[in-house]
Amino acid sequence: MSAASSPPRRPRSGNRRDEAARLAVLHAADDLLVEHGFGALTVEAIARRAGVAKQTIYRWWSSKTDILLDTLIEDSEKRLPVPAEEITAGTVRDYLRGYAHFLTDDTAGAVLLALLAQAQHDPATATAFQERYLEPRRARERAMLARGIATGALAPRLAPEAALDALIGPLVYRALTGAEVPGDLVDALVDAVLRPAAD
Amino acid sequence: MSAASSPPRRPRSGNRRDEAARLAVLHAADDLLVEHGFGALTVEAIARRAGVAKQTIYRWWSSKTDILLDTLIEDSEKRLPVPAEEITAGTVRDYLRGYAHFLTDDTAGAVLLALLAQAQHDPATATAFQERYLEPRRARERAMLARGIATGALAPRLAPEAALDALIGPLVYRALTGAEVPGDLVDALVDAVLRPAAD
Amino acid sequence: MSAASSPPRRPRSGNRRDEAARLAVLHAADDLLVEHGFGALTVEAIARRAGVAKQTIYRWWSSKTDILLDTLIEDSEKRLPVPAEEITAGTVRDYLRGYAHFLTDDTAGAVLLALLAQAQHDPATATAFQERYLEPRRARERAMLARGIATGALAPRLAPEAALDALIGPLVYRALTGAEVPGDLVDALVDAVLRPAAD
Amino acid sequence: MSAASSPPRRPRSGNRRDEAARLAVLHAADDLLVEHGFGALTVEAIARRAGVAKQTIYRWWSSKTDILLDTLIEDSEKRLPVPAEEITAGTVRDYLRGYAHFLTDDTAGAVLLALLAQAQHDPATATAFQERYLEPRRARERAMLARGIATGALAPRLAPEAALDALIGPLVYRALTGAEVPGDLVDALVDAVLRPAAD
DNA sequence: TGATAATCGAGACGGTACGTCACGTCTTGTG
DNA sequence: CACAAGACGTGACGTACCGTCTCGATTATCA
Repeated sequence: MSAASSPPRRPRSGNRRDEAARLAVLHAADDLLVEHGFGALTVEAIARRAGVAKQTIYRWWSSKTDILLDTLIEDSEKRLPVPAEEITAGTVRDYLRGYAHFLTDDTAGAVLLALLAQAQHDPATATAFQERYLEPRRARERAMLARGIATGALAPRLAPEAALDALIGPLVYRALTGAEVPGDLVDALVDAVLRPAAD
Repeated sequence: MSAASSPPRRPRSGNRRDEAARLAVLHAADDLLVEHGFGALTVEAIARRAGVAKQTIYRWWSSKTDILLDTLIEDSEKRLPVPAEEITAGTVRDYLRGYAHFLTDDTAGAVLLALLAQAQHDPATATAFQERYLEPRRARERAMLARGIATGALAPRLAPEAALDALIGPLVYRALTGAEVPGDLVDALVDAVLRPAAD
Repeated sequence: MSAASSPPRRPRSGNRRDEAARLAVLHAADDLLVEHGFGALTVEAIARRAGVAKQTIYRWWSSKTDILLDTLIEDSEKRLPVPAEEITAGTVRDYLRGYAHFLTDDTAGAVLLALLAQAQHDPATATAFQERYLEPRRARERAMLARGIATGALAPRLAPEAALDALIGPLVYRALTGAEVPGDLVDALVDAVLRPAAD
Repeated sequence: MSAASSPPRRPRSGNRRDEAARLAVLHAADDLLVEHGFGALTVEAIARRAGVAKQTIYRWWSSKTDILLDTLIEDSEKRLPVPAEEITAGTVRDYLRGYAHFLTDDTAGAVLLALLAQAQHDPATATAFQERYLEPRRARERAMLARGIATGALAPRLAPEAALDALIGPLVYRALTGAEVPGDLVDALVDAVLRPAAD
């Protein structure tokens, strides 16, 4: 189904998977989404743009959202890593500010919003998006929070899961409604929800 | 339940717009969305289900999301009114609990999420959704908050606009990610964001 | 059905038929055919152009070809009468030259060709065209020929009916295939088919 | 008889054009024209009858008349060849009798009349019909006549082009007006126009 | 002199077909 | 065997006209 989740295949004979074609598809999908919007993101357009046969796409991905999910996972891990050590109020604040920037100014943020949207329309996308993006990231965010609480840097007014929704929900909601997400908002949310120790 | 199914033949009413056809379309769109999801919501399916010609739909609505917007506006005004007088912490809490219920258990909530999603894919939907649903409701919510602050019932930690996003964003985000929205979460958000006086 | 063929209706009361509307429709149909071709000749376009309601057309004509037939009958009786008295080789030759001119250079000729064409596609048009245009004219043409034979002006090589087809058929065929119909051709046909006495 | 109905499933043949689909379309168009007339000849009906996708038709033909033209060309070359050698008065007479039969009793004749009709309504059809059917056939007919004159078998009263119109025009005209085309007529025309030597 | 009855412009309505687009599947031929 | 190429059946798109219908406003005739 998805290339990113599978271990490298070891075919018994014949040609191996063409890495150049794989990258061309991912980039074509990304570019088309950013340049012309989700409406113009068709498998045929991706194939045309990537200079690839349609069948090559269907051989490796189950749908166009499957392609987007691959790009989102690769990009978000590079450009918006969840802080893993030395959690202070500052690192959390920076992560959330990064998230806000990611949502509104990064092409990968557009992919995230498109997938979140498409998940409302298509259960298969919903499941894959949940399992391959949301849940793994949420696990790392939970760990981040727990570490911050353990060190006394954070003292949330809400239970951990609720706290994460209280912090991230408003950012995503504003991005979805086309509003900007100012740094002030992030700071105010952190203060209200996490009651951080001075950092 | 669709209007077209109850009487075998809708009386045609001549020159003026046919109100029965209008209702049949709105109900058909609603029903199809709930029963088979946004993917099955095509103009042709709506027309078929409503017992109406496709052209009759295009005469009055510019797209299927335009139909959904009509149903959302009518339904949300009936089933989720913004409290207008005597604002206490309780009325706000109830409104938000109602919002949570609306999002997860009401067919009109499904319409809201579908429109919010489609707005990510289509600028025209985004504009219409913003102007005809989000902004009018937000204006009334702002007024609600202002009244609560004036009477001393509410003392938000955040500026009004930010406070509304901090309250509603998490509810919508959880609904979008398929999670339930428990009453606890609403209460905790109200406490954290609005610092209500005892009510 | 058709206004031209029915006796004028005598309703006991109410408005009489609007003559201005009748003429507007006939002219609109004629103009549209000549300006934009049969493809653009729709009932809606005629109504629009004539400034008339669609229902007014359907009240008096059964189809758009019925309208064309009315214009053809009125125009062809005025502009291409069948010679009735004093038949010489010259009058026949002139009639056929007139027919050629009618077919290629008169707007009513375009109507004739359009109806002959539409008769191939629609049996109702075929019947009406036959009964209201072709047959009456052919009867008068037969009479013309008979008179010419009686006076010795004409001595056809073919039986009368066949002679008429041999004379008119080539003219119509050339018009249908987009060719011009030169006077020479008419003269040669008359010579070959009718063996006229010197006139 | 339609090709699509004999085997339950046509074998799909991949990258190249599907010959079975091509034939199924040609036969379906022919059948529909003969059985239900030009009015029932819609692209959708052809596709339905041929068991073929509408898009497959549009991929290879520009319109339904383009399909008819293909069938006409194939059929008329098989069933009404223009005599090429040994031209006598008899071969010409037989060709014209064959033409008469083709026009009134052959399904391909119905196609010819439909195309000649449609050419009056649509310039694109007119051009294609002229260039792909009429002109090539006329060229061969001209050659036939020239050969007959050269051998002294024929001594036309009219110039060659005019003679052909004088011979074929009446046949086509009678077919168009729903009349039969008797053999006598053909003989009389040949005698009057071509003044044949005894054959 | 009204009441009656037919006409008229306007246009909504249920339909059918249009020609286009993208879907996902399949087959061919090349490296 | 992967891959470029692309034909195929499927089905929705948004548009144009079809012929029927109902409105409300004019007129003319006749009681």
